[in-house]
Amino acid sequence: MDAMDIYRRLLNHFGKQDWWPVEHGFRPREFEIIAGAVLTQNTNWSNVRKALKRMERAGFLSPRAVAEAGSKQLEEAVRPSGFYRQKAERLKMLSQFIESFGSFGEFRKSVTREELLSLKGIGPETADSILLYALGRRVFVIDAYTLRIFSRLGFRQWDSYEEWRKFFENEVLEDTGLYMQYHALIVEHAKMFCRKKPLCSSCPLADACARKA
DNA sequence: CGCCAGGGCCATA
DNA sequence: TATGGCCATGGC
Repeated sequence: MDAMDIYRRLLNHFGKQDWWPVEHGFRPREFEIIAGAVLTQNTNWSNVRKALKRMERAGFLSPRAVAEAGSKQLEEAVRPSGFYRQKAERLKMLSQFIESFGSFGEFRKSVTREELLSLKGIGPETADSILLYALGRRVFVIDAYTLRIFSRLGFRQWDSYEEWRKFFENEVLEDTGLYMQYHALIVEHAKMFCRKKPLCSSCPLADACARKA
C-alpha cells in the first residue's frame, strides 16, 4: 500500500473536500486564502470564517489595506479567530512583505518558501499552505496529523516536516489539485477518527494502522 | 463546565 | 534539540 492508495481510500470515504480555493462554490481571492492560512493557526475554521467576514466588512482583504491598517482596527476585525493580537501583527508583516514585491503578481511569481519561513509567525504549515492553496505551487502540506497517521501506517519513522514533505513530493507525482485534496482529506480524517474517543472500527485506514483502540 | 481547534514563538535545560 | 508555557475566541 502506497501513498496513492491511502489517498484513494480517503477520497472514497470522504469525497472531494470544499477547501480553498473552492469553498462555497466561489473562488476566493488569493489574499483571502493567505489571510485564512494565518488565521487558522491552531484555530477552528468556523472562527476563521467570522474573522474573514469582519476583515471583508472593514475593507481589509487586500495586502495594501492590511499593510496600511491601524493595529487596533485590524485586531478588532480579526478578533473572533483568537490569538488576535499575534495574528493581526503577523498579517500586517506578511502584507508589508507582499507589498515589497511591487505587485501581487510579482510576489506570486518570485517568492520563495525560505522567504516566507523567515517571517515571524509563518511556520512550515502556514508557508506551505500559502504556497499550495494561494499560489498554486506543487508543495505538499505536512501537519501534525500527517506525521501521526503515516507513522502509524508504517511508512517511515521521521519526525520532521521537511523529511515528510520531501517524501510525499517524491512519492506523489500528481498535480497541485490532488495535493490540495490530499491535505484536506488528511485533516478531515484526523478530525473524524483520531480525536478523543478514537473511532478506529469505522476508519477506512484501520486495517493498516498500528494503533488499535 | 472543560476541552480543543486546518501553529508557531520563546525560554529553559 | 527538545519539551512546556503562552497566545484567545467560540462551538460543543
